[in-house]
Amino acid sequence: MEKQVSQSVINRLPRYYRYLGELLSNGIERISSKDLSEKMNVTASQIRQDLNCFGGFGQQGYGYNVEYLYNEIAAILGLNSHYKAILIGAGNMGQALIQNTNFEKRGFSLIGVFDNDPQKIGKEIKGIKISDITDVEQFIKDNHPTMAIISTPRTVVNQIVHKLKDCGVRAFLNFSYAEIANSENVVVENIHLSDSLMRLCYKISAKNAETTKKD
Amino acid sequence: MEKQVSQSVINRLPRYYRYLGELLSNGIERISSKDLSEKMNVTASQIRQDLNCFGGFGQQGYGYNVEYLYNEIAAILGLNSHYKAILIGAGNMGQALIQNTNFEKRGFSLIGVFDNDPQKIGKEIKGIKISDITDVEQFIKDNHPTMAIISTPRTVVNQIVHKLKDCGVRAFLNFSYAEIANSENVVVENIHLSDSLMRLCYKISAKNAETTKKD
DNA sequence: GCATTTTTGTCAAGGTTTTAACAGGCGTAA
DNA sequence: TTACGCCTGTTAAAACCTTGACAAAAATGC
Repeated sequence: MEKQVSQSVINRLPRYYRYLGELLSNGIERISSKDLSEKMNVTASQIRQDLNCFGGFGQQGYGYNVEYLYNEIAAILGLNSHYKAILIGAGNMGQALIQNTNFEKRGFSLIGVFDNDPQKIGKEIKGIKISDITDVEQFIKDNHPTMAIISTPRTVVNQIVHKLKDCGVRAFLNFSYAEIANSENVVVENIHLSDSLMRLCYKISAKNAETTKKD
Repeated sequence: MEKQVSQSVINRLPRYYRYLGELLSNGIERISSKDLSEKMNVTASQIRQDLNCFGGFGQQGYGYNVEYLYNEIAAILGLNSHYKAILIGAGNMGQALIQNTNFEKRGFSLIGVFDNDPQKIGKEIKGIKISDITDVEQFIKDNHPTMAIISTPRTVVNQIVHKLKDCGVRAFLNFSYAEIANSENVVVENIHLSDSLMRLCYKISAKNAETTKKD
């Protein structure tokens, strides 16, 4: 009998993890839920509740050991895995991801990059040669990547994703304008920059309305 | 007396908006909450509830007029604004944002780009010359941008954000590893690629655990 | 070594979000 | 022009998430 862990909890863990990493590199050994909650802008109760979904990592009167908690969260998130990943579309977005996210420390290793632009094919990203997209099926059959990063124009997304699913790719990180749906046997994380812009726009507009309004 | 609209609702609107845009360019004139909900993977009830936070845009027996609804959501999100934006850090991430998001159709116009790399200063992004970061304060005093896109190494984020706040920048889109907190008078949208990777990693690991488990 | 303080894990209350249900308006077709 | 079915807006119930409160465990200080 497993208690189901809610998505909200999972969404918060990476933030905790990032902050714990900073504490760790600053040589801080322990932290209480109260101190952590202030930095994270949530309640102490929430921190304790979140962590307790996975077990009691703290100690009364002491708090949490930073290094231990850091490692435990890594284990919960599965960051010690090395899922093989391929990048489809060698544009700015994909390169930013590969180069600025501690990609290898987040559970993934890049094993292939594909594009259809002859100008790009043959060049390298992080030591990986960019291959022709037409070779992707054979590559998958030979190397079995778990995850694909989709960063292509939206017009070709569906076709490519369909092909990759058929070859056995089981996870997608999607930067394209098109939406990839979670479906049977496949997990998806969509990153829609466009949506973020719209949300920010709303926040600005809402704030303006608020400060303009007199009552 | 204003009814408070929840963040969850705002988070969903951009997705609806994107999809309505596709319908529109496919020449589809009307859609029911039921059809829309199936495409969006939510319940029809939720669609109706969400839209009703802002007014009754539909009609019994007919559904919603695609073009009308599309424009109404744009108005709600404030996409008809032209908030002036500057980009701090002319790396891959910033360029991807500017070039792949219909930036101008999302309520923003880019008026300046800044970097500290002499190799980049003087070059152009989308017709905007990259300026030296040391000139940013004067630029803000002269041009009053509302929003700044932060895409710099994390070590300099706090210092830059502090400076920009002082000059009157009121909104931040943050791509850096560091977290920028929402605070009095300032709105922030954080995009942490690293967190997305971790969430995806969790989903893969959780799915593996599930299919491995026998009971 | 004892008393006091700190701080967790947990329970239950409170709050918010999502879903279901349905009355009543509107389009459609005969 | 009327009858039927579609589909919204709205209300209420259910599910879910967050917060507050507290007993008990560990650390700290005297």
